Amino acid sequence: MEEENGDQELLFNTSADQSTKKHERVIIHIDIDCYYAQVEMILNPSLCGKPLGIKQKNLVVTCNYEARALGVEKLMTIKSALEKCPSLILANGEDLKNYREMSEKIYHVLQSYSPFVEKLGLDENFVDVTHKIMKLPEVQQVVSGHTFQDSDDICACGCTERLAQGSLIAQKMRDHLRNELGITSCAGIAFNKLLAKLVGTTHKPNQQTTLLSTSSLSLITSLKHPRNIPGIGSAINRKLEALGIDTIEKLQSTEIFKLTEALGAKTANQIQQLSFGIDNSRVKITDRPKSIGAEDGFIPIRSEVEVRKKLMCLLDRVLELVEKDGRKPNQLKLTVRKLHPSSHSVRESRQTTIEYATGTGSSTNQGPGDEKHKIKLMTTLMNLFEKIIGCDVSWQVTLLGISFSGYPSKNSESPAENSINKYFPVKTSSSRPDEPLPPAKRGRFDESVLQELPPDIRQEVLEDMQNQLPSSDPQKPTDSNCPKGVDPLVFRELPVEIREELLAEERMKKQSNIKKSNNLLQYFRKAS
DNA sequence: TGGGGTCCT
DNA sequence: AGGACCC
Repeated sequence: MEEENGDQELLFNTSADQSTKKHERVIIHIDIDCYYAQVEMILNPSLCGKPLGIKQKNLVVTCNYEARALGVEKLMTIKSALEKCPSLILANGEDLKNYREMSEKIYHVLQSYSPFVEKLGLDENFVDVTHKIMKLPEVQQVVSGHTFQDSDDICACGCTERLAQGSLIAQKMRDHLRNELGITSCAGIAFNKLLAKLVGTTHKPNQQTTLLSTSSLSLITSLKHPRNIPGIGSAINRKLEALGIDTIEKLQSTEIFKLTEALGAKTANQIQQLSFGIDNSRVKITDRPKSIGAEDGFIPIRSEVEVRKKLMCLLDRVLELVEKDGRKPNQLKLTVRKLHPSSHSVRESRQTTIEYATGTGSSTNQGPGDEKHKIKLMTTLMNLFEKIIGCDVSWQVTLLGISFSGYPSKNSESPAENSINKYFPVKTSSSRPDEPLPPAKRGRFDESVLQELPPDIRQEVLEDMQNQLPSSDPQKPTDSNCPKGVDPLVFRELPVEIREELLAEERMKKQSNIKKSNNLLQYFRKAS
């Protein structure tokens, strides 16, 4: 083995590496296989082995692998799915209740491995397990499951062994989900969220794949089209195509000012980083939802009587969810999709403040059955509806949605004295001094303390812990070297080459007081 | 072309 | 309030 050498590190510090140096984090992305279909098959095992599609209105939103083998695809219309596969069995998936319930069970299983779990939809989770990684003796680590494009080069930062350990944790998580819940899943293991998610899809049902850091550029360019990068949606894609950017490589090499013109500095910079496989975003602990809603689409309706009926039905559904949540929202939003004369639809929404009465000690009644409360909310909703429809006499509505938000932010209560630190004994020695205390080197506190905390305080603590975890938040404000007038947050995210170019420009400007209007810096200056 | 969500502008 | 993104 050769000696470590700072110059060498510089040479090999490509753009795909994290600018904060090395690949410090270990992120696991867990993706449940054909989620709705699996839940339906667990609820009704007689469906197993047969082609099954989950329908919502006119669409097959997902289907099991038997159906995929027969040509059914996600988001296919019912009609074409049945043409492809006449034997397709359809289950209605418009009510998400069962899917929500299983999703919570999955979340709790994952939480038993790390407090840093972020939900994405009902069937995906990111887990940051960096703090679970141990320094091992000279044991050769083996990756569990697949390795993406296995190669011989080893990153000097030591991430290979940590990712291998991550793959073992991922394997345990998936075994756990399978044994306890009967759920099969895929996992991707990598040093950031983007790459973990992407690599997990390379071996598809019921498997897992680890990305070693030396292959990150190879993985991202294998996507071929920028639209395949999570974070680049249809709107951004349209603008990229207008610039003639239709490959990952073109996105990588397009001058940042060109992207900035089309997308703004923040988005431009972000997606160019994504195109190199760079993603410094942290795993954000999923706390209680910020909004709880329900919506329903239907064939056009034209009378307030019909609207009222639909809204009452929706209100019953959403109130059940709000009651179960337990908090009292203070905002109510109505969403309406109008059929526009010119054939295409438009969504509009109106929001208002409410006093939410049910839930806690309402003496007259409680729960979703409080008729007076419901009537008041219905009145509010119809008022919002009127605001949207206005003086339009020939309206047609094809969707109604209700959403409650404005939940108390748990941040408000009891300041100074009862700092969250009071929950942590200043212990200098662990209760069991010298044990292999399973994973990791946490000097901070014993995780069992967390179990005793009130839920809201516990959440606060975990968030705080996450913010302090160096590996989980590389985005510390470091204004050092940032050129004048440039948002340090933006500057910090720029690829190394660009940052250096900006700094070079600044030096130039300082030396010669000549003002050029056509330089890079102007694109990063804050508007003023 | 669904029924949810989040964050940013 | 709307628009972008995610599933």
